[in-house]
Order: sequence, then C-alpha cells, then structure tokens
Amino acid sequence: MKLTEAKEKFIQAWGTLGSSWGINRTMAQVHALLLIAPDSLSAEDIMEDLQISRGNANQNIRALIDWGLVSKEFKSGERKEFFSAEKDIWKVATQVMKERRKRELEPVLKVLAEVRNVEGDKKDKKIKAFNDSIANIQGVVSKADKTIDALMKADENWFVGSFLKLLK
Amino acid sequence: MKLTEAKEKFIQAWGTLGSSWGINRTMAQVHALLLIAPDSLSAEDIMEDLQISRGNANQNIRALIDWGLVSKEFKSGERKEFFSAEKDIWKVATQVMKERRKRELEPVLKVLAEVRNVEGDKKDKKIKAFNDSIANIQGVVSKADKTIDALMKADENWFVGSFLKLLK
DNA sequence: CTGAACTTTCGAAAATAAATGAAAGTTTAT
DNA sequence: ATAAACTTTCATTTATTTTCGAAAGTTCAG
Repeated sequence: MKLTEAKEKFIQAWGTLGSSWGINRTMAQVHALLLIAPDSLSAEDIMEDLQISRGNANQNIRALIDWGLVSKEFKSGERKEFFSAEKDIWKVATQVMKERRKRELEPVLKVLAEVRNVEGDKKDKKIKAFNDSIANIQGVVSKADKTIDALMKADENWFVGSFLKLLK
Repeated sequence: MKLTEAKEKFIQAWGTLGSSWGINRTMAQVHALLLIAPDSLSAEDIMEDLQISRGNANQNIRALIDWGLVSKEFKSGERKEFFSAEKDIWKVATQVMKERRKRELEPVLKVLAEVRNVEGDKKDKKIKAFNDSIANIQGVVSKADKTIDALMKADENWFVGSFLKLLK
C-alpha cells in the first residue's frame, strides 16, 4: 500500500472512531493527520490536506488544544503558527478520559447526589425502587470516577503490566 | 425533593450522559426510565411518561434490546409487551463496553493492521513517522481491546476491590 | 376467517450539529 | 503609522440525526 492511501485510510478510520465517541469527525481527522505528521503543520497545511475551510480548521484545532491533545509551536523565521499532536497514544487516552470525567461524569454525580433521597414513605414501592437504583448507579459511577482518577496517575507500562497480569 | 422531580432530573441527566457517548438522548432516557421503574413498562407507558411518539418509542426500545440492556416480558392475561432494564449498572457498563468494542474498536484494529506497512524506503522521514505512529496506536488500541475483553469476564467486586487496592 | 389489539416500518418534517467564507481582529516588520 | 500576514468570529448555508405519525404488518381470540 502506498503512503498516501494508507494515510487516507487511517484518517478516515480515526474520524469514524472519534465521531462515535462524541468527538466530531473533523476534529478527529485533524488529530489523525497531526498524529502521523513527521513535523508540525500549519493551519494552511491542514486545510489543504483535509480539504476543509479556514474557519473549520481554526475551530477544530482550537478545540484540540482545549482538550490538551495538540499544542502550538513557533518556528523561527516563520510568522505562522504550527501545530503538533501528542504522539504517545497512552497519554492521549488518559488526557481524553480526564477531560470526559470532568465534563460528563462530574455533572452526573452531582445530579445523583441531589436526587439521592426523595421525600415520602421509604416503604413505598416506587420510592424504594428509585432509591435503590440511584444508590446502585451512584456506587458504580463514583467508582468509575475514582478509577479514572487513579488510572491517570499510572503510566502505561505499569497499567498494562500489572493489570493484565492480574487478570490471568 | 419529590419523587416526580427527582425522577425527571435523573432522566434528563442520564439522557445528557448518553448523548455525549454516541447513544441518542431518547434512547438513554427510555433506559433511565426503565432503570428506576419498579415494574416493567409497556410501550404506551413509556410514550406517555416521556411524551414521545409511538414510532420513536418502538425504535429506541428495540435499539436498547439490541444493545442487550433491556428485555421483553410477557404478563399473563395481557397482550401487550412489557419492558424492563437490567438494573445492575456494572452489568450495563460491561455490556456497553462489549458492544462498543465490537462495533468500534474492531473496525479500527482492522484498518490499523491493513495500513501497518507502507511501500517504499523505510528510512524516508514521512514513512518512518507514519509507521511509528501506527505501531504505537496499534499497540495501545489492541491492549485496550484485550483489557476490555478481560474486564468483561471479571465481576464488579473483584474488579473494584483488587484493582483499586492495587492503585493505592 | 375476521377484527381488535398491538408492533413495526418508513418517508417526510423538524431539530441539531457542523462547515463555509467573508469580514473583523491581531500581531509584527518596516 | 501602516500594510502585510495571519488568526478568529459569526451569520448563513449545508449536512446529519432524530422524531413523527400514518400505513402496513402481525398475532391472537372468537
């Protein structure tokens, strides 16, 4: 397979994966492009390679920076900004988990705490079913939250090594 | 807080969580409703509670069944179908992981294997950067795949207990 | 077999999200 | 100070996703 074809395939696949994870397709494609780029790219390079508009490129690049997955670079003699992605996928994964934990898990935990105990007869079937469900969900969600927190502090080798060994 | 209000809040929160995870809002809301319902509900009950149309209810219920999160029940004397959700959230989580692994991770792994080695000079900077990135991504993605596979076989107490202890 | 009680399908409409591109805003060199 | 080189914003357009609801399909009792 030629490099051009392989590159194209990879960018498409990464875009599809991203879009099924709530990250928009273009954002994931820009990320893919930067992941496999040997050097940092300018906004113009990205626009040209992915055939997208300036505004679109700009917004998605900034979203990636916001997620902590891409960083700006300056080249001496150049006025343009250049962008490069974190290449270590393990770091990418933990960074994504960290952001999603903050953006998604925390609000849910907050609501769960709020609805934790409803007024009324605790023996009432409806109230009991509700309370039991919420307690169970809260337990698992908060454990997931703690696990992600812990995972972020662990490095890949530690994780893969000891965790997978443990599973045997 | 009254039960009605708490229920409403929880359904909304679960819907929001779902929609940022590629599961559509209504599907997640139907799931939330079934999670906290003391008894199984009919399509009509769901339509009425969430104020959605028959077609919409039907499609989302079937999607939930397809994901293995909801099951049909028959009540003697009733012709209607009733639906109930798996209440153990840990099982829900592993079920979702299992489905997503199949639907999303596997296709990406397939593409990664395909683009694994491109033609041409292995010393070429572009080719080298591409191959290195792909190798790294493939490593992490396939480890994630194996981890999810292992996780699915572990039960909650085992996982949370020994894993969290290990992290300290 | 027939009709009532339900469930499923599917094209069209509505809602939502993403992309465009021109205009406005910044920064820097001279 | 100003003009060139870039970056950012945002109203519009375009594409995608979701919902609706009527029609078709199914099942079952009588």
